[in-house]
Amino acid sequence: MSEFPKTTASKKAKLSDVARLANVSASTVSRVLNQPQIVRPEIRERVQNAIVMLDYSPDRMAKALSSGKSHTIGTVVPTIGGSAIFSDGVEALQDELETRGYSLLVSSSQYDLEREFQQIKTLLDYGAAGLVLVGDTFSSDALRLIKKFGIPTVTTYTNKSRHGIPAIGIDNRLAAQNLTRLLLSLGHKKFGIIANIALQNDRSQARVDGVRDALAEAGVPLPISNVVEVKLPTIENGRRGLAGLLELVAVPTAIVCTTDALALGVMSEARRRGLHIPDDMSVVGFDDIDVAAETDPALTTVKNPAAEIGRIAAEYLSRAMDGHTIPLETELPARLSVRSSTGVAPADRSSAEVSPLE
Amino acid sequence: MSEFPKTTASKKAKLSDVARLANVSASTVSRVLNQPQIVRPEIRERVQNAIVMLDYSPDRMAKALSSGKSHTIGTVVPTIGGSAIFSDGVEALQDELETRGYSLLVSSSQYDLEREFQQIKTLLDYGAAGLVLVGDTFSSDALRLIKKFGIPTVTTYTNKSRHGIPAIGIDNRLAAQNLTRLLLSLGHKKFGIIANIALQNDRSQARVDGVRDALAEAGVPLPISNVVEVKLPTIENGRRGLAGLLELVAVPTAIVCTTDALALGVMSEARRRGLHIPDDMSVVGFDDIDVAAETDPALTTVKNPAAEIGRIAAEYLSRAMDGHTIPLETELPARLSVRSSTGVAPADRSSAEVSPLE
DNA sequence: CTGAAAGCGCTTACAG
DNA sequence: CTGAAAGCGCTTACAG
Repeated sequence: MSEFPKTTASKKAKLSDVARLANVSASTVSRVLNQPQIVRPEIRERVQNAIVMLDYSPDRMAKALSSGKSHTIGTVVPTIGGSAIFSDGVEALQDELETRGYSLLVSSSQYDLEREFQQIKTLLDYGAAGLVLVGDTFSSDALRLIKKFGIPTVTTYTNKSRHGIPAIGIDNRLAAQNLTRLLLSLGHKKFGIIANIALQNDRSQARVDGVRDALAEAGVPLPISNVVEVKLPTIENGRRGLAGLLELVAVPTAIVCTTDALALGVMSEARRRGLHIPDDMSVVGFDDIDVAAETDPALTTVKNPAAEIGRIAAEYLSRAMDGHTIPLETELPARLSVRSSTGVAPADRSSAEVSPLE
Repeated sequence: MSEFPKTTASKKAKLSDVARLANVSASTVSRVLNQPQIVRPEIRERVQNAIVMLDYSPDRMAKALSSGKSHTIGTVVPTIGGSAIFSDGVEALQDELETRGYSLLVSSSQYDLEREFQQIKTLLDYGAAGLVLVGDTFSSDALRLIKKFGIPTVTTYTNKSRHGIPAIGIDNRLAAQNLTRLLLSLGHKKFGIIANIALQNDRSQARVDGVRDALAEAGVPLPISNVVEVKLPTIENGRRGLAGLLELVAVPTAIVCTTDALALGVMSEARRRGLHIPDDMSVVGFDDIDVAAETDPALTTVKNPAAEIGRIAAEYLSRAMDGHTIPLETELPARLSVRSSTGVAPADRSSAEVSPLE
């Protein structure tokens, strides 16, 4: 055990110390700090020397309080850890914000809208000058709060703006459609879906809708029993999801997961059960996390450009805070990463070959 | 395009508004907020009603400035994204801090000590009341700053405290020793290491040292050419690392990676080259990220308990800020996760079987 | 138990 | 171009 070092924290120099040392008023020091051009060169230099002498660095809290500009941005993501892409987005967001002189307050809501609301509230109380959220669905309390504070806010991982909040992301529904069309083109007719849509997850919901669109378009039925809903998009839930789908009388030959982590679980569980992917069954994920390309077989998925989303979010916020205009909906391309977890549908037991007519 | 909603941000109620409505002084409102027991029940209730009426919520910045307590903690990690464990640590840290009433400012240094210093400086300027860092190596500027501000600071992912900064983590060196002993017990004699130690990464360095310890103990040589150093612990660098090791005249049969991401790259590249793991070559990683258990073969690695580290860091900081004492070195157990990427060393071409004498 | 006053460390009109 | 004064929204001794 050891008490925390109660070292002689030489008290921080403050603006008034600099003013005294440089023999100028506080106002002048403040000007040298914020608009140096305005002050006479010789005085400016005197102040700058004093700043160096005292190793002075302004208190951002005081500055924020008096100027009304906090230079801190807050973000609430569903989860920071695990095999999700949000951490990549947060990393890019922080990096870009840092470049622009902002700091980032981070919190994760665990996919819980009520918790998200509380966190937004906290961020706002802490004086966040801007907000980066995820998805297009928020609790009404959260929306009320955002409107009330009226600070620049953007939402991410969706291209749909609701409630006037600018959105940056891919078209989840369309991407899922394309992924499904790929599977259809490989002859698949029996689909299974594993989705984390329990807690009003609009991204996953859009993806499921996209799958349905494509299937409807092709006249392929999707029994309700073939859609497994899980709460969290974890590897473990992917395993469970597959276990559920394997109990169906007509086992799917194509499994669409709304997240890569779920797909990893599916592939892992399939292997354990002696099923071969893609010969026995094709699997697709969503997001294209970095390990998706390294599994065996490598996972077919859709690229969700988290880093770019984070970067753009920072850029937009910074622009909005400068009073500029930002796009309401920014749709990023969602490229398909077609790899080896998808293949031609296994021949149906009832018909030896897939008829070219179909 | 759309200008950012310049909605009629109904200006936030402030403490003085509450005071006026409740017909009391600001001091009283402040007391109701911070030590309700102190104020007479009827007045207290009047104030609380006013608070609800106005939907009042105190400005944390102002509160911080006047009280001298910011209730925000800052953390600097090497990286937030990718397949590293830090995001799991940050998630747990944030979660635990939230429970205790603190918010978290996050930044990532990209394994750059100079950048880490700048970020610490920024965090301090923003009034961070505590700091969570990574590793036991810091720039002297950073150390000076930490001492100067004298705020509670802990460091993570290492069990070694240097400079008096409490440390929470596993014994990286010992863990690497154990991992190596496992490999030795399987008959391996030719080792290769892929390490990200370029930028003064003390964790990786300790791991490499641990490997050397175990090898020295067993009298197994480790030619300098068998240690490949990479800058960042990415999957891609794992691939490159293996490529380098395969060019050696005596190709290693056991490859130790200082990080799971590197090991994933090695396994992926090995597969691409038709090498079979673990028959042709054993591979071990470090950290036990969630996908490590799902690869084929599943990766043998060491569990780095990121979530627990994050949680403890929050707990310690909170204790330290309450003036309590915290342990200087907290060593967490590093369990070996022995899976299928490790196996008996392939028979040497020069001797049909491993002699029992060896 | 409550209120008036000063202060936290800055910025910002307002004069000069 | 520079300074004195007021103010940002709270808290905290100090009186009463």
